[in-house]
Amino acid sequence: MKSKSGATSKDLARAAGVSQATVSRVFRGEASVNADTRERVLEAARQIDYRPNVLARAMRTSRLGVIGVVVARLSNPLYTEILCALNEVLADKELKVVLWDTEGTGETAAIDSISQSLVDGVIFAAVTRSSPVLEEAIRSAAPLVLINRTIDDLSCDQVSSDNRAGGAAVASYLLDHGRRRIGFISGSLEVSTVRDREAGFLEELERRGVTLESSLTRRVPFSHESGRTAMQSLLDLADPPDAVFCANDLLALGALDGAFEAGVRVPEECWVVGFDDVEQASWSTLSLTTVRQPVRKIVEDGVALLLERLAQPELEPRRIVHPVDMMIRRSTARARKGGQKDKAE
Amino acid sequence: MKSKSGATSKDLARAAGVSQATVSRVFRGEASVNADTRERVLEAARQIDYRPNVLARAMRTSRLGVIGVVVARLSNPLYTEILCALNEVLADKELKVVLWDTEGTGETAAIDSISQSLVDGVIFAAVTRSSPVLEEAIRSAAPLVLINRTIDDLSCDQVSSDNRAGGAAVASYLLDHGRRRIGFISGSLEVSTVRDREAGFLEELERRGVTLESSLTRRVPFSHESGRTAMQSLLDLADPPDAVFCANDLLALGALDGAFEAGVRVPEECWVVGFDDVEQASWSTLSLTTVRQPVRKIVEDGVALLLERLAQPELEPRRIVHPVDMMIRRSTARARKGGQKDKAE
DNA sequence: CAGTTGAATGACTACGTAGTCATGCCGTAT
DNA sequence: ATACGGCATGACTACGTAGTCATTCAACTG
Repeated sequence: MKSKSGATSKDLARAAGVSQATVSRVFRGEASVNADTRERVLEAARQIDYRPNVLARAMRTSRLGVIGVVVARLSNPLYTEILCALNEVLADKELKVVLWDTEGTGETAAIDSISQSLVDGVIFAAVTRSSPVLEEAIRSAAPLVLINRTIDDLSCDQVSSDNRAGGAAVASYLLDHGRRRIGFISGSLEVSTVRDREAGFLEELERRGVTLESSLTRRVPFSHESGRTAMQSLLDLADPPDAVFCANDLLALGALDGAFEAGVRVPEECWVVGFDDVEQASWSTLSLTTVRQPVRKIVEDGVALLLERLAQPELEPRRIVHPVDMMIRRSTARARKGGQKDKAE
Repeated sequence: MKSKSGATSKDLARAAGVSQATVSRVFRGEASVNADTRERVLEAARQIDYRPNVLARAMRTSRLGVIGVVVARLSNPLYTEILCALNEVLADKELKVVLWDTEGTGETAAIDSISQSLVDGVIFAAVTRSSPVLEEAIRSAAPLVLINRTIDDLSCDQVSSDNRAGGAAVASYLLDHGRRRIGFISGSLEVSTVRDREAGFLEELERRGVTLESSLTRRVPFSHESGRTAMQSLLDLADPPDAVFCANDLLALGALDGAFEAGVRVPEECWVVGFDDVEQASWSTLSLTTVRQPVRKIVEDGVALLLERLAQPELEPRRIVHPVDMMIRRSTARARKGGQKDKAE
């Protein structure tokens, strides 16, 4: 039994006493094949262990059963969670995942694969308007879906959560609890989630007559380290903030470190709020108040949209926005002892 | 300029005034092409924007420029870091990465892709001897490399770190610092890293005349949650341990949570040690003493071995073992205030 | 009963490349 | 001058499938 050999559709045709064309029809699931014939072919296929050659098929159809996924930096746990969910959802559909990290040199690889139609479609989990990968995807007319981040004036399927509402909810929450000197650690305005969260946050502050002092604002790269140093620079001020909102959890967790190292107690001396609700935020040693995104749903919708578009490329582009939830945890609670349960607002 | 069209090697042959065979030679980098001719072909290729069709090439050569990567569960940050490094290293080599998570239904997808030779080679970052994916990889004679975990009686390239020495170092460190009631939170013995770390740890304890009490041992799945509950069950004992060694950082970070929720202070009342040195371990709010693996080097070696094997399939299987380093942090240090720097042993 | 329709199937070709074999040419040794 | 060897190149075919077109045959219509 030489398993390496790999029977071809011709072999199977001979074995089943039909033509190669009929074999092809059976394995494409084409309707116009007699039920008896179909069964005979499938039985013979089992006998000789035939399986269609994916590469040959791909050459004819330009479909390889592979989905490209573009993430920004896996160092952000949010992308790990997205990737995890994506893997689960796509595995059910017989789709493989190739991964690109726009952080490293992944840009080139991604562009390559797209223009070579090595992927049937692309899911962008982290892309900015200026991204060359995106341009290539559009140029080559590959079916694409944006999840997490969005681009307003781009006509394609997009799934995100309501970042603006989330930002507003944080502002509202902080003000409701008497916080007045509010700091803000944010990221690049190239990133749509940053823009939206910031917009919602600022609007709500303004609506309530509070202005964000520019001396209490930091704009830094997305990393634990930059959250840490930004927090320290805020706490070094003569009149430091009594609460800091960070544009995502990675920054916020860094901010917790920054506060800890500066000897400033959270939440007693300063509150910290993040955004995303990555797994670490719920660890009781960290216990970060944050805004939860329904990652799993976003991913499921994204995949669903992509599959629909693969089947019907002419569909109108759709947008889905998911509501968010604030998760109140110890980083903003009144001082208490020991562990405590999460409390959803 | 219809970018979708995609010029073929025939088109290019016509444009450059050579045969299709010569075009093929040029793009395969074959030596026996006149320098002038080569330049003429390349110039023409630039003109008409020709790029070899990867799928057609793959059908002929069964090489798609894709490497499969098998991880266990991305929820363990170690795998995120491995993946990250892998991405960087492979991107330089013009290789794409397809990702399988043996956690979900990824098993099937992986087996499929390997037997269809959709991947040129496979890197297993997390595999147990009984894994069906591994069997398929062996059956189909795909070039494969094991990193992180190893399998003794499997004849293939393997790269790991010296888990046994790491385990021994932890035992030695704990005993040197007067710890006597030592707890142990470990994982499945199916996993080679667990076996090795455990063996080194136990050997060293035994050598120093200390035995590990079975009542202080827990064997649980790899997750933050199970580390947390295992720790709590240890601390609930009438005579709880004064130090706990966890088989990896994910468990150890969970253990920190468990101690925190139980109101037990680390390190004052109980020390905690992990293994892997994932990024979170170095966060000053967590500051976990652990054993550092040289992830980047392991990945680089793994890729190098795989590439060599792709070029020369008949090579003798090689094994590389990297030394490890203990990172002493706050989870085992004498009580001090505020943040502190890492101190490598 | 002749004519028509439609389902089921087979023969054949295209897809774009890699690689084999054959050929031509030039320089060198005899 | 003839023969030989090696390099550079072209013609041609195989890879395994999808899909087009033609054909067969049975059922059905008027």
